[in-house]
Amino acid sequence: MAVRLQDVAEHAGVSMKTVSNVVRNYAHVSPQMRERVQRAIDELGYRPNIMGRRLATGRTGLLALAFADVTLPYFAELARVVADEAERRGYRVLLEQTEGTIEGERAVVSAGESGLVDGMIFQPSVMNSAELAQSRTDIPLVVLGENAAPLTVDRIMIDNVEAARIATQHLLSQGRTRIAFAGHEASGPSRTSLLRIAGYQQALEDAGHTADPQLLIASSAVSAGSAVQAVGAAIDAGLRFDGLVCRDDLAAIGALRALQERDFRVPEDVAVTGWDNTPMTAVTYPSITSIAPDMRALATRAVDMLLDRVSGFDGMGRHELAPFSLVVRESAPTMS
Amino acid sequence: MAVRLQDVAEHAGVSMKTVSNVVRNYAHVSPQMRERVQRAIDELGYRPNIMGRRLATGRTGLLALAFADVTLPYFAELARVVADEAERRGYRVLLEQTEGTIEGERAVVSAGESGLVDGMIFQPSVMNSAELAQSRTDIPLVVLGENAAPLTVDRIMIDNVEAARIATQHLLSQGRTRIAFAGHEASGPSRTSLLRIAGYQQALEDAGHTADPQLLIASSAVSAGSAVQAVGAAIDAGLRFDGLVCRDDLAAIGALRALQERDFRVPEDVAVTGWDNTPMTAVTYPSITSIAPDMRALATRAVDMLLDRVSGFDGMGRHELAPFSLVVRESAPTMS
DNA sequence: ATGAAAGCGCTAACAC
DNA sequence: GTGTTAGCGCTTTCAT
Repeated sequence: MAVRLQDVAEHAGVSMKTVSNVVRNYAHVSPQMRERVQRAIDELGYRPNIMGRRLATGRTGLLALAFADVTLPYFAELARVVADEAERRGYRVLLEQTEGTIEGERAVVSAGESGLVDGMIFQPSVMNSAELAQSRTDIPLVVLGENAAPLTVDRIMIDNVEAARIATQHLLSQGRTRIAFAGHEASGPSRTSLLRIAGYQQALEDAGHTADPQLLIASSAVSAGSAVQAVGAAIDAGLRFDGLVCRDDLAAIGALRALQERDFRVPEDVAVTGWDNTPMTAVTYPSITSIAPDMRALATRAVDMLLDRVSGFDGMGRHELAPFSLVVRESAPTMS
Repeated sequence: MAVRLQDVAEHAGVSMKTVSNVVRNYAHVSPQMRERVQRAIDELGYRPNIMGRRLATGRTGLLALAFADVTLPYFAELARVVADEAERRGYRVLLEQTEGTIEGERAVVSAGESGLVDGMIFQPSVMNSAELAQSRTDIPLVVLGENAAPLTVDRIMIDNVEAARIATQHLLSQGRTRIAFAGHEASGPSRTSLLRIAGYQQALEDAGHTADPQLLIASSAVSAGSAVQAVGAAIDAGLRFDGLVCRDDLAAIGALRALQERDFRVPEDVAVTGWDNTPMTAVTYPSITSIAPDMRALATRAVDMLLDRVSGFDGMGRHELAPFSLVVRESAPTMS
């Protein structure tokens, strides 16, 4: 079988403690002893067994990252940067997908086993904060996004209202006067959608317009395909607009297609904004102006806050905002 | 601290063995005993500690999935379906990203620690099979894709030559006569690209054409952005073609933009095919005809082969092919 | 600076 | 069917 610490100890003629010290780079080991042990390690090809270590220390070096679905570009981006930030702190990431269903989310936060991960970063889609607050009390939790967030738990998000206001204002400042919003869920809009709609409405009202409920184009799901349907159907039903704030990039991509199918020009006839600044927005034609959350800052803080708690921090939940910006591209350019 | 097996045992007035039997659903436990123990478990809120179990059994219930980058849609799709298949077999998935660099790949296959995962599914980008064969001999490995694959290791891929032949033939059958290939790496094409180019060439030759090296449009990286550049530059340099086989969907999306920027109509002027059938291909305008690997089959076999070995199977490396199909969409339709 | 031994939480012989 | 006990591989007091 595998080489154990004890094998190395015997091979080197020292105690397990000494080998352990060398493996973990403990300071107080004499150079010659260190070298002697290191040789034994190399000769035997010894690799410390993580699980044995874990059992002894109580730390696994694993973080769980839970969200709806990695195939949604925003979450892929999130996984990428969280894994990266975790890694530079010596942690690995376990992916947990919830499918965006309450069952999936419950499964994830109510683990039937303990000790696997040291903490969890979770972006809920549907679970409310009351339920979240009662779950997974065994390990630290950091919540991402604007859905559920018990006061007892750390959370980080961007200011959705403000970002939506800025996107909408951008369209207004370019002379658009009839601005629609697309991509929120048809049945029971998520908190995310509600906040973005609120910001959209606020920008309109700030500019002296009144928000028209007719201009809210709901989508059957958070996907580009359903946005194609929804926006297409709205246009076919006679709805007209010269600006379109989309709930997310997928909706924007779908809207682009729906508009182009019907010979509307973007941005000439309709200017469009997306949300998340996913890689695809740079290469569509036209490319898409999009709200860009600072993913690196988001992930950095999320991991840091989590590891704070892993190392014993026990204050109240910290609720923080991550920066964002509006990346202006062809679908809603800044015109001079 | 946390409730342990022993706490439950004491609380229920039975031995640890009995509690363990109940927890693991061991058959030979009397109903009343099971109930009594279960009550104790519920009262104390006991959750088995995975690491303790692991150390005792030698199994972690964890699989590593390693590839370049989850933000590439194909890999996101892969992560999704592998995680899903693993889960239904009682395993969780640890994400490992290599950035597509040799350092990243080495880091992944030469783990400085052991015992974390029971096995690993790895899609190499650059590592050769000789090097791969010498790595990670401690745990079972299944290789995905057409890059490195030691004979001693299980591997699964699709028939790239045949798929490329079919995509190209599709364009030929629609009357296209001057067909280019785009998206392979400019400096040292990957084995993947070479196989796809071989299939492309074969289709051309089968149809009595001669493959023209001029029509190979290399890209500086595997990304949509660099495909925009490469295809755009080729056109600007005077290259003309009426069909375009792209190495992957990202290249196809980039090509679409490059063509549309220059007022070429797709598919009228140029018919385009992609590869991977990633979700985006259904919602671009035009939507993209694409080679669709059977991801479910791929993931199912990969996980099954891996778990075979985890449970002791020790035969030669099995090299298998997963099915694929050509999904015809607007960018290269079938015309009557 | 190094060694001896206890234990992290669980499973699996082996006994009863 | 249930209890006893010896590890799994490592870390960590506590001695020396």
